[in-house]
Amino acid sequence: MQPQTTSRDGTERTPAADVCGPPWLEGLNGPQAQAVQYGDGPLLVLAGAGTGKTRVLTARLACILHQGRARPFEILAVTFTNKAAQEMRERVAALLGGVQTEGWWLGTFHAICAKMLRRHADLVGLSQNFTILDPDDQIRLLKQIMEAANIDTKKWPPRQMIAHIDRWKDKARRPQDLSAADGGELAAGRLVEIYKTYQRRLKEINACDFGDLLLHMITIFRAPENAHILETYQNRFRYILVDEYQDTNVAQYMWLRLLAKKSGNLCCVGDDDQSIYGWRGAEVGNILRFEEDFPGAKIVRLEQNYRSTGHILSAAGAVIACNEGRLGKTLWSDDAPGEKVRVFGLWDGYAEARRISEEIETLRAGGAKFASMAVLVRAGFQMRAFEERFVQLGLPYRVIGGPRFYERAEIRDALAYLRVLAQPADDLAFERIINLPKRGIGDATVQILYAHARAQEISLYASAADAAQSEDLRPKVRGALSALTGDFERWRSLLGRMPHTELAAQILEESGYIQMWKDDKSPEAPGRVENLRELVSGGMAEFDSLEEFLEHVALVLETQDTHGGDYISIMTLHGAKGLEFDTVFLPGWEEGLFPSQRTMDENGLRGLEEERRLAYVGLTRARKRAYVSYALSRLTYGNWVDAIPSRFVDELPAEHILTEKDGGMPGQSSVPGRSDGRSVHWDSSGFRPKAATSAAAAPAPGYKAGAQVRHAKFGNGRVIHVDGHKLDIQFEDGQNRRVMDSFVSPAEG
DNA sequence: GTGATGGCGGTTTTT
DNA sequence: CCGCCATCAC
Repeated sequence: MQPQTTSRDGTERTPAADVCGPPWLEGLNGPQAQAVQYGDGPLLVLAGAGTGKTRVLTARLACILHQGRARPFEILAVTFTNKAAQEMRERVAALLGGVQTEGWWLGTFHAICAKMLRRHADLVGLSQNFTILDPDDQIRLLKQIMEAANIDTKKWPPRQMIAHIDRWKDKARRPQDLSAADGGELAAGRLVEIYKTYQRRLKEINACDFGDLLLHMITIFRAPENAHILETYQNRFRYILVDEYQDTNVAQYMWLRLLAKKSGNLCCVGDDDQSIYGWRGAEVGNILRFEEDFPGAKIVRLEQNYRSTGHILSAAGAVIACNEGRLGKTLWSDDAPGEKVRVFGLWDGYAEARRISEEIETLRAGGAKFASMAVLVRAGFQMRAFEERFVQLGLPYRVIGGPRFYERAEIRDALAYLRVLAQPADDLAFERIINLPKRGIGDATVQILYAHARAQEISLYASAADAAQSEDLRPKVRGALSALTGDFERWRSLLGRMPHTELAAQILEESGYIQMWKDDKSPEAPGRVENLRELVSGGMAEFDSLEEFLEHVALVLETQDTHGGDYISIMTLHGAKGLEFDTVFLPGWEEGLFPSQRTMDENGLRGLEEERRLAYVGLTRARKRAYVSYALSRLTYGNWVDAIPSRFVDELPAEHILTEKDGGMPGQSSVPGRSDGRSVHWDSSGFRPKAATSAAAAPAPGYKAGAQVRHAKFGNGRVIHVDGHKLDIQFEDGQNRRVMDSFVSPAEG
């Protein structure tokens, strides 16, 4: 690495301020510089929203390297998201003049544990090529186990049962660490037993789930006979840096503690006020207890906010101040007070979407970019109203965190083929594709194969290979199994002898899988074929081997590049953490929706406080403008439900907000009665007759399924379904969208 | 072994 | 109200 002596703008640095070298201290405030330069020993950086936390973390990493206190591979830097890891990589590389960061121990908890576990898999009964199961596989596996154990999966949904098991894993509790009573009534009082079987099955299929990545490493580190392994890592990692420490669960905490025990050089950055993943096992207690856990720990508070204007910051600060049990930070800013937070109540959810759309159009007319605006909702179902409205108005938007590429059925199917190829014991993958495309191997046959597999203690794949040789099955089925296993043997023999992308293409072709979609007449089929092509030519091509690719897919599900293009972002509050926008819209601040009733029911005050932190996260995403809104009536599961404004609205101090005057509510003083318990769906858009008429005035052209149409924004497409004036259209970009018929015109096919 | 209808449930989900 | 899965009829 090349120590730089001039900053990016070329100004010379004075040697006095130059303990680390200029680029790292450049522009840091006092506490930031203190955290960056702090020497050895435990360090907790309490970094409020927008106080430059990532900056400090990367600068500290660069500083340690530059001062020669550690070499790159002697530093462990952990994040929660791949995105954060990537960002850290890029920023450190930039600070150090473009060093290569490949091979550094910089990544997510899970990625780093996976890397470690591949080396020591045998110690927990796995082979080095183990599969990492995604949540969907987890549920399917658990369901199989529950069914085999005769537990009613209607009464005890596997999805919920796996959530309980995951929570145990988050706490580093293995089946042997639990007693039967710990499962309570769950799964007919047999959840611990089910958990035990689940873990056994995972080993049999040479797989682990996300929780296991950490749990297995803790198990390995803790076993006395592996002391030398733990020691190797303890010696190696002279410095440990952790991002978003408030989100660590118990298992992650233990893992860090084990690794940091020798050096004591653990630097954690986090914000207790932004802990919003408690429901997923995150323990705010970890950050609250840091000083006790690591005696002599230095605490640095970052309280100067560089993101939001004064009113926004004060409003957010007032809301979060309502929480108890905080470490306590008071954010301040040099910035101007700026605009007050705007608060408005609307008649219903549609009026809210209309109102926000208007505001967006106004801002846009004033020169603001769509990409500088975001709508942050509590729950996914709130998104639809905005999407519909944006489509009507032709406002470009992007839903962040929607169904992901690797979660699509066709991609998962294709991956299942590749998984069986790489790891024949992967029963889940093999079961997924054994009759895909249809080969006449139905459920009954699969059950027979499973029975044989259990009896012989072999994999489902091996069982199928056996059955192909035996006389037990009908010739037709036997032939199908023989062909399939034969194909796999042939493909496996090609593994490593040709580029993995070519082999994948060949498998999709020869298995008949891609043909299945080509023959499929459904409107989404062409898009699926396209996705499969994209998988092979785009996704896989970036990796050197099939194994590397599969590892990436398992650990890095994100695909959307959220950058580029001028789009309004629609996302959940959870998804917005770590992001910032000039303008943030926060709709749906109603009791029961936000704070969520269920959270409050299940977790009481603790739940409420987490919801409040979510409100804080939402507000602090805004640089210049924040809009909070609520509706008095909301269409929920098909009927209108009255709502009252969220208590969080009341917690916004009057001096920092501007309450809407015209309100968008007709007859502010006289709220129409609703004797039948249902509210009349008023068209409350009186303040904007343009919006109200644009859809209604257009004559209904009466499109039929199959019609070729043109949309001003999305281009040409084909109608796949008609529902009154609503059309489901598949556009040429492969996306399906629901639009109003008045927004398309006929096009020639 | 494969295609159609009903019932149920329906927050957030970094990996 | 919408989508998923489970069960039923071929």
